[in-house]
This record gives sequence, structure tokens and C-alpha cells, in this order.
Amino acid sequence: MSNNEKLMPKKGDGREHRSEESRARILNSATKIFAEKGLDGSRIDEIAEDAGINKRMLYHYYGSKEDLYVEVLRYNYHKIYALSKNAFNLGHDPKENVTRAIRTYFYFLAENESFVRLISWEALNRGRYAGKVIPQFFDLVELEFGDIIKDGIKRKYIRPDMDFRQVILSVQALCLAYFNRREIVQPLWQEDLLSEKMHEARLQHILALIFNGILCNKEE
Amino acid sequence: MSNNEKLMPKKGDGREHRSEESRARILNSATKIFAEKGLDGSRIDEIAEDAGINKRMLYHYYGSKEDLYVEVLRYNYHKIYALSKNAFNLGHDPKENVTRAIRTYFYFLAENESFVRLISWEALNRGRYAGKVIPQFFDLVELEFGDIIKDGIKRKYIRPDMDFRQVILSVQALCLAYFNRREIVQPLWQEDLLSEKMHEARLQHILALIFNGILCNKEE
Amino acid sequence: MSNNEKLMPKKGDGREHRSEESRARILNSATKIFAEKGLDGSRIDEIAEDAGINKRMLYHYYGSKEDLYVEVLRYNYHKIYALSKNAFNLGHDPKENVTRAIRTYFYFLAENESFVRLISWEALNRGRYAGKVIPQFFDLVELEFGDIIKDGIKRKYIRPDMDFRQVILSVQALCLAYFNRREIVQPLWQEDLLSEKMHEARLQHILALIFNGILCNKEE
Amino acid sequence: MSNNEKLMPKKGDGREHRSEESRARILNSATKIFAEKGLDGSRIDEIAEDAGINKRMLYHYYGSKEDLYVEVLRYNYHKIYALSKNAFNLGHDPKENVTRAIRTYFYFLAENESFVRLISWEALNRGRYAGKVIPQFFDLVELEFGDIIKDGIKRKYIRPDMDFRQVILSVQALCLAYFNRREIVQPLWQEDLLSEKMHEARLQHILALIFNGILCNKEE
DNA sequence: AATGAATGAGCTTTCATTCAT
DNA sequence: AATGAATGAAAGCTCATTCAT
Repeated sequence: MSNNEKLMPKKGDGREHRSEESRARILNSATKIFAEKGLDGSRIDEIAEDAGINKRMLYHYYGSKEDLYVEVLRYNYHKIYALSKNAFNLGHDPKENVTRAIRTYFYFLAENESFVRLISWEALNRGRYAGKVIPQFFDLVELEFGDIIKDGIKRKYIRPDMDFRQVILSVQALCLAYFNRREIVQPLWQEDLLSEKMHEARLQHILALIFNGILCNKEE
Repeated sequence: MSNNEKLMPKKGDGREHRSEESRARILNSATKIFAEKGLDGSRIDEIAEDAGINKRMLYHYYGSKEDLYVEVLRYNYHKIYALSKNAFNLGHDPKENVTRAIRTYFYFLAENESFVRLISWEALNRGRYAGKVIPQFFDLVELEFGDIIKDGIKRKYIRPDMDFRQVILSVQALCLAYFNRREIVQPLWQEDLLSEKMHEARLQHILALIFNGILCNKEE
Repeated sequence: MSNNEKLMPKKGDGREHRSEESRARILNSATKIFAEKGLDGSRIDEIAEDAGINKRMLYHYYGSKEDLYVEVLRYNYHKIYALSKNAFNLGHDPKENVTRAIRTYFYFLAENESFVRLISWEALNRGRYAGKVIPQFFDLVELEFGDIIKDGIKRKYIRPDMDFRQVILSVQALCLAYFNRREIVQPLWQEDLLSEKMHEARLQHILALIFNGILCNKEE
Repeated sequence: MSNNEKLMPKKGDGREHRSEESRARILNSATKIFAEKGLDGSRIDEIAEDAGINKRMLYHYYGSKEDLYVEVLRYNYHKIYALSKNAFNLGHDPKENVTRAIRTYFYFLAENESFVRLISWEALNRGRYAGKVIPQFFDLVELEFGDIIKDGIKRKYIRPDMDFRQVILSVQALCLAYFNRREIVQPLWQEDLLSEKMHEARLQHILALIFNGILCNKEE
């Protein structure tokens, strides 16, 4: 490969174009399959076939199965990182801040099933691989959302005895569990948990719980 | 061999005893390793070695890797099934009922890390294997705890617009997440999440959240 | 075991009786299963289970799988050996001698499927195991039947240019093939090859062929 | 690599060639070893080593041990199928037809020991595997040879009371037995059964038997 | 005489990875 | 840039055989 080509990665003679496309196809297939089956359950052959490329290219671009997995994590964490950059900025009204943050997070999960599953595999892997991507790896939501909670406490909207870390963990848990345990609870529920209506119902439940708890005789 | 044993050839003559012990050793090792690495990540050889038995016996007693995995699930689900039988009965005071149920469940998880991880792998497996054990498989907590919530609503202690299924899912999520995502959040927190003190702190947070939400100006 | 017991093998205190019975059960089961699946395809466990005895006893009595196989061969060769002792003696009429010998042999095969299959496995094994039982191992028919043919030639009943060894091989082949290739030809034929009627038809065909060939214009 | 080869990327660029060669090497080794030891007695490692290829390729090309076995049967049945297409056509003279067919079949067996053994294993397997290849599986000789016999009967050359199916089975048996039971009868005979002279002697015996039977006073 | 439990060697099969073009 | 063929190590599983009672 000529030096020239290295300097113009985005505007090549068509080779890089195909190259970039191949890389992307691999990453998409790998995301799909790793999300579905986890690192140990996935097969390199299946990913290559799904991507429609030769297995050898996969090694050329990503080095090894594990490295590819780490790339998949990086690629997917970037999505929520981008999200948090845009939607988690602080407004005047603490309640609105919290509501907007939870809604944004919840619908991000609703629309990114692969992300939900990837971070769940990673939790079971005790963060072994994600740790290579993000030294302090959280959803990244943790940081931004933490500021919102702390701001709410400062403005005396949220009770001061609330540990913001516990709140973050709880919000995450309430959102994630719905997608995570969908197949498990589905038989108990009547409705389709993937419907728009049920999504909104879950979000409203989370908000109600967070703001008021489950008891009667509370003023809104 | 004592004469006594000769007189009771059907009970505890040492042979069956050894057999039962081997089965138990396999099951314990399998629980440990499957919980740690999941079905795909675990190796039969490792389980056999950990159990201190010959690999052949594992197949003799449990048939196949997958069958052994299903047995491990059955074995561990029985634990919480037993729990729910004893601790989830209905008392007069709805608040006490809910509190006791949550506390019991939370400390069961605290003391059974294998259980926490096994149901998490199963959630990612979409209940494929647990479904073979428990046709309608939940934590089994769902059923008993559901009665408590419904009773609380009937007695006008819990708000009537609360969907008891959402509440169950939320309580589960709030408890499970603490153990599930321990390694992930650990870097952010200062304390040791495994300490008795932090356990109690998390439980108190869950109870506060469930009963009152996070906002100020609420009477207890 | 006392010397006394050794001296009275047939009239023991009940132990030998059970012992003899166990040996016989093993031999019968082994005959059945080795005949069906051959040496390599048979499993010691299956034989032990079929015999209803403990696997350990099988080793106690017969030493090894291969030794048991050889015993099965010996046991089954004895059957036809006994047969040839009784039915292959020489009468006055050569034609009657040949007819009786063929009929006896054919119906012996018809009634001893295990024997048919065991000698077929052995043929494929190039006589490796049977050679240990009968140094010169044939059906044993070879010897007796050979005398009959030679006698027929001497009496000018059978053509002198007939090689008696070829005749023996041919008679064997004509009889054996019917049982050996039964499943193979069954789809082509309409009748049930196991019926008494078809057995007799095959025997008559063999006799006709041997005595006259297939051509027209032959006097009987 | 020559320019020529680059211009014809789909034909013989060396890759497919190697692939085809590997497949063929596996098939040849498998034929040899399965014929010698049967399905149960053969070892995949031995086949791979004999073929000089990596065991993995065997699974890549043929899927499983059993599938490979079925391919071996298909491959070898094709040989006699091709034979029957060419040599079994009907001439004017019934005797010549029969003679030619038997001679052709007999020498085909003489030159294809693997075929002889494979169909013998299959007979013992009750046609279990060959049935997957050829729904109605015979030697294929059955069909063509049957026409010859039926034609001979129609022309009043062969006796009308001869069942053509019995005749086919008998001819097969007379030919096969010589190769099948070679090691068994060898000790009884003085000559080398594999010699050209003995082959011809057996063939002549079969023809004599078929046409005239064994008795004296028959005109040729 | 009899048996349940146990074993090591070896079997078929799978997988991530590399070679040669 | 791209690929079909090939591989070695290891996985799950099986089997004849022996131990301990």
C-alpha cells in the first residue's frame, strides 16, 4: 500500500471505498451476532458469511475474534456517547431535566436492542472486554445523568438524602430490565411488550415510580 | 463395614452414598462454573476436574453438557422456590408485607450470586433452557409477590393506577441490578459493594424509592 | 471355591446353578447382539443389560469383549457341527444323499439367522476370530458334504469333471444368499421371503439348478 | 501463474483443482478403509492420514463419518451402474447373452474387491445406508440381467418354470461367494484363488452349473 | 457369586486461525 | 484487496475395562 493511500483514506481510487464498506459490513454482522449469542456462542464463520465477505478479510481488518468483539463494543458505545452529548444538557427545570434524560435513555434502549444485549453480556463478563475500550466504562449515561441528579438535589427538588449513584443505578435498572427480561416476563403479560403503547406505559411507570413511589396520598 | 450397615442394604451402604455425593459434587461445580462463564464459555473438563470426578461419570449421571446445564437451572430455581414458599405469605399490614418480601428477595440474591448470574445468562438466552425446567418460568417471586401487591392495592395502601406487573418487574430490576452490574459500577463508587453496610444501604434506597420516590415534600 | 464344588459342576449348592444360568444368558444375549451388529458395532453395556446381569460378571466369565465374541462363534459353530454329525451320513442313493444334505443345511440356516449373520461377519473379518475356534474353520458342512459329492462322482452319478470344492462352495452360496441378502432383494420380490412357502420354493430352485441347470430339453 | 490461467479464472486455476483432488483422495482412502473394516471398525483419523489430508477437510467436504460412508457407497455403486449400461444389452443368442452377462459381472467383482466387500457390509447392515443412495438398491445388475433371463425364457431357451428372480439371486450368489468367502475356503483348496487360472475355473464352473447342473448324461 | 461406581484412552467433531495464490 | 484451501489444538462424548465392597 502506498503512502499516498494512507493520507487519503476517505477519497481513494475505489479500493478504500470497498475496503471501508467491507469493514462496515463486518462490524454490522458482528454486532448482530455477538449481541445475539455472546462472545463464546458466536462463530467467526457465521459472522463472515453474514457479512458476505471472506473470513480472511475479517482477520485482515480486525486481527482476532476477541479484537473484533472489542471493536463491536467500541462502535456501539459510541452511539450512546453521541446521545449523551446531545440530550443530557442541563435546563432550568430539574423535573424536566430528569424526565427528558430518562425518556431519551429509555427510547434509545428501545431502538437499540443490540446495545442492550451487548452491555448485558459485558455485565456478565464483569466488564472484561469493555474495559479495554473505556477505561472507566459505564453507559456514559452515568456521568451526565449524575449531574442532573446532583443539580436537582442542589435546587432542593430531589431529597438530599438520596445517593445520586443509587439513583443512577436504579434508573438504569428500571429501563434496562424491561428490554432485558422481555422474553422472560412476556408469558405473564397479555400485551405485546414491543408495542409503542407498552413502551410508553413502561416509561410512565418508571417516571411515576421515580417521582412518587407506589403509595397513595401523595400530591404530585 | 459395620454390621449395622449390612443389615440395611438399601440405605446408606456406602455405594449409593458415594453415588449421591458424586452427583452433588458435579452439580455444585457445574453451578459454579456455568454461573461464572455461561453455557458456551464453560468446559466440561473444567467442571469434571473441579468436581474431582471422572468426566465419564458426568455423562453417566447427566447425559450431556446441555442437560447438565438444565439440571443446574432446576437445582437453583428450587432454592428460590423454597424461599417463596416460606417467606412470602400475606400478613395484615401491606407495608410490612412489601417490605418483608423485598428484603427477603434482596438478601437471597446477596447470598446466592450463582443464582443471580444464572438467571442473567438465561435472560440473554431468552429463557431457552430454563423453559425446559419451568414451563412458565419466572423467579417464581413474581407470583407470590404479585399477590402482595394486589392485596396492597385492594386495601388502598398502594395506588390503584399502579400496574402490579410493572411493580414486580421494577422491584426485581432494582434488586438484581445491584448484584448484576456490581463490577461495572464499582469503579464509580468508593465503598465495597459487597459489604454488609452497602447491602443495607441499597435495600433502604430501594424501599425509599418504591414507597416514596425521590422527590422532596413527601410525608411518610 | 472348594474343591468339592469343582468336582460337582452340575450339582452344586445353587451357586453353580445360577452361575451356569448367568453364563448362558450372557451367551444368548451376546449371540443376538453380535449377530445383529457385528463385533465393532456391539456394545458390552448393551449385552450386559440384555442379559440382565452385571457387566462385571461378563468380564468375570469371558475375560474380554473379543474373547466373548470368540465364545459366541464357538457356541454357534457347535450347532451346525452337531447337525452335520447326524444328518450328513452316507446312504445308498447319491441323489438322495445330496438332496437330504442340502435340505438339512438350508433349513438349518432358515432356523438360525444368528448363525447366518455370524459367519457373514466372519467372512468379512477374513476369519480372524473363527480361526481361533476352529483351526480349519468352515461351516463344517464342507467336510461331510464333500464326502457326499465325492461318493456321487465315484458312483458315476455326478460328472467327473466337477470339482467337489467348487460344488460345495456353490451349494453354500445358493443357500446362504437367500438369507443373507433377504432385505436387499425383498423390495424386488412380491412375496414374504420368510414364509414357509417361499423357503420351500427357494430350496426347490436350488435343487433344480444343482441337478439340471436352467436350460430346457433336459431329462430328469 | 501463467497469464493464460488468469484469463480463465473459473477453470483449473489450481485452487479448485486442489479441492477436487482432495475430495478424490478422501473418497479413495475411505473406500479402501471402509471396505476393509466396515463403518464401525473404521477410524476417521486413519482415513484422513491415509488420504494425506487434515481431518478437518474431511468434515468440510463430507459432513460426517456416516455421510462419507454413504458417499463411498454412491461412488462405488456408480461403477457397476456404468458397467451394466454398457455390457448388458440384449443380443440374438440367449446363451451368449447369459454367458456374457455372467462373465462381465464375475470379472467386475474380481477387479473390484472393495465393491464386493462394501455390498457385503451393506447386506449385513440390512441396506440401511445404501438405501439412502439408491431407493431401490440392488447391484443394478438385477434389472438388466433380469431382462436377459426373461428373454431367454420367451425364446424357449430357458425352462419356463424357472423364476427369473431366483435365477438372478443364484447367479449373484455363485459369483459373489467366490470373492466373499475367499479367505474362508482358501485353507481347503490348494491353489491361489486370486490367480487368473482359478478365476477362469470358477467362472467355467458357474456357467456349467447354470447351464447343465452337476449331473451326468446331459447333452451340451 | 455379584455389583455399583469409577476410569483413561480414544473417538467424532468443532473452531479460530493461517497459508498460498 | 481478496479468497479457497488447509490446519492444529481442543472440544464434547463414548467405550472397554477395573476397582472396591
